[in-house]
Amino acid sequence: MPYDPSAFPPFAVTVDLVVLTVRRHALCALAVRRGEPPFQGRWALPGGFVRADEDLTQAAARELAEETGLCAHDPAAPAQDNGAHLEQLATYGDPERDPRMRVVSVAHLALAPDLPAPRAGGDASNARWAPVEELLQQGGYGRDGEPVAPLAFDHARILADGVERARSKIEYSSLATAFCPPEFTVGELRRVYEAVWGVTLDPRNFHRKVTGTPGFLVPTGGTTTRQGGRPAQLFRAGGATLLNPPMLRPEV
Amino acid sequence: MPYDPSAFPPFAVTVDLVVLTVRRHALCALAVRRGEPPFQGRWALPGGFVRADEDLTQAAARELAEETGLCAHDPAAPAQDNGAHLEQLATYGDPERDPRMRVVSVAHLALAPDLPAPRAGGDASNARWAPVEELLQQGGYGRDGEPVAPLAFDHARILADGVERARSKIEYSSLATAFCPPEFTVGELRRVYEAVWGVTLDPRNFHRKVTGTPGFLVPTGGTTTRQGGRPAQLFRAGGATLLNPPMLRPEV
DNA sequence: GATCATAGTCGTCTTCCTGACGATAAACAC
DNA sequence: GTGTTTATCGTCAGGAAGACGACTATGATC
Repeated sequence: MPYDPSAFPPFAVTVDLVVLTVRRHALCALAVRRGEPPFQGRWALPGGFVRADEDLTQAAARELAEETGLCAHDPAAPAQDNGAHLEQLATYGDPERDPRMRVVSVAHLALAPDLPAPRAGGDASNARWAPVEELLQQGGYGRDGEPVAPLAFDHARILADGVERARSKIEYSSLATAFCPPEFTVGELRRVYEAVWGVTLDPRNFHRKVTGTPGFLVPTGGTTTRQGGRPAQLFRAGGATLLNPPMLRPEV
Repeated sequence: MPYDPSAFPPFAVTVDLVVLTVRRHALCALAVRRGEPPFQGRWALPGGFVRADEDLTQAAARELAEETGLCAHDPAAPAQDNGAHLEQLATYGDPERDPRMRVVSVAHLALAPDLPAPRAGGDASNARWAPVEELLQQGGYGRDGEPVAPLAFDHARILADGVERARSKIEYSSLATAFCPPEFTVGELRRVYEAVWGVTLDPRNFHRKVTGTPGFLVPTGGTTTRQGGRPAQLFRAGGATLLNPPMLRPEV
């Protein structure tokens, strides 16, 4: 059925990705360097146009695969197929957010274990994992003393929203396991919570809590000493997605 | 700066509204009857195209005002200016969701007190408050025995997502007060929770809980007997937006 | 090999929160 | 007055969480 195109203004629709991981005890996000104006040379979130025949989730999964090689993990399929968790975050459509044209961006949030090395179209120097504090401090100075330029477009806001979503969602869901390899220890899971929340947690209470929550963790029978110290039991993520009662983020 | 329009496919962008209220002890949503194809004559969520110079939130607020006369309540401004709560819900962009063309819809969730009578461009017969169960039961029969046609487009899915968002968000935020008039009693607030969750709550424990949560309720000093029985204290919504500890939705 | 540092795991104790009630208070209808 | 309705205060038992003590099993170091 034909439709009058003058009845509505045309938009470009993109997906932007907040890809989070935990590296060296810090919450990190994937950033890519822009190769063309606007904001040429600045760091930005990975993303791209939604194609004409593509669903939004498909577009996000495609971009995620292109940037990281990760296979998106359909939330409906609980099998842990080495894929990352992917969910829609929010949509950003300020008329001024892209100086070239009217762009509406549907941001997605992806959570991945530490493993993958970044790659942006094969060029490693144009993609990196950066601690989120570093990416979010506007006009400050990085660890090496160099001035840090803020992220391109409104990506600082998008990243902040994604980080806040991850921080709150690991409270009442088993999503923290998405940051862990398929088999992990209670201590490794605790360090994920500590890195994402930026706190320290009591190992004994944490152990009691997560092992006492039905469906959260399933022991595999194996043990490991990869963290040093006494061998620790290995677990796999249980089927439960909603934690009841939830994990409690310390006050302060 | 010119940009090659062939580099990206054009989209139409709309906002759809899930407007919820509590009427006669039931959670109700605003539905409008479609006056033109596709889905002519079927009920749908209110919504419309985003204009060229409009932010997404502005567009949602404009549609809300057009359909209900409600003034959107900016979440950043906590003043209770007789406005409804409005927040972005999610974005729906399946290529097949609108048979006419490629439409991406940014759904918003609005919560309002019971007061307003629906109006859709001045025609009351084309807008109504309907219990969400009635709108969501696909192919069933309404209270009057008439067959119920499902909502147009993917609006049943959007409505279901909005209802679920509201149900979970009143757990850990003070959002339930958005369903109440500016001054309300503990019993009225309890009936909101009961209607949204579809449960019955113990009046004594509920009273202890909400009056004991700092920042949730502020007594105005007045009382009312509009619910019958012993006069009840009137409260206004306190400044707190996050409830800690949260309200607990009964299991079952 | 003894010692030490590191991490993991099991218990205890106190405090707080919640669910399940009983009991009382203040209005209105008859 | 009696009954009904709604509001509000109190009590008690069970469970969850924070603060910690104690013990265990590795690898690293002397």
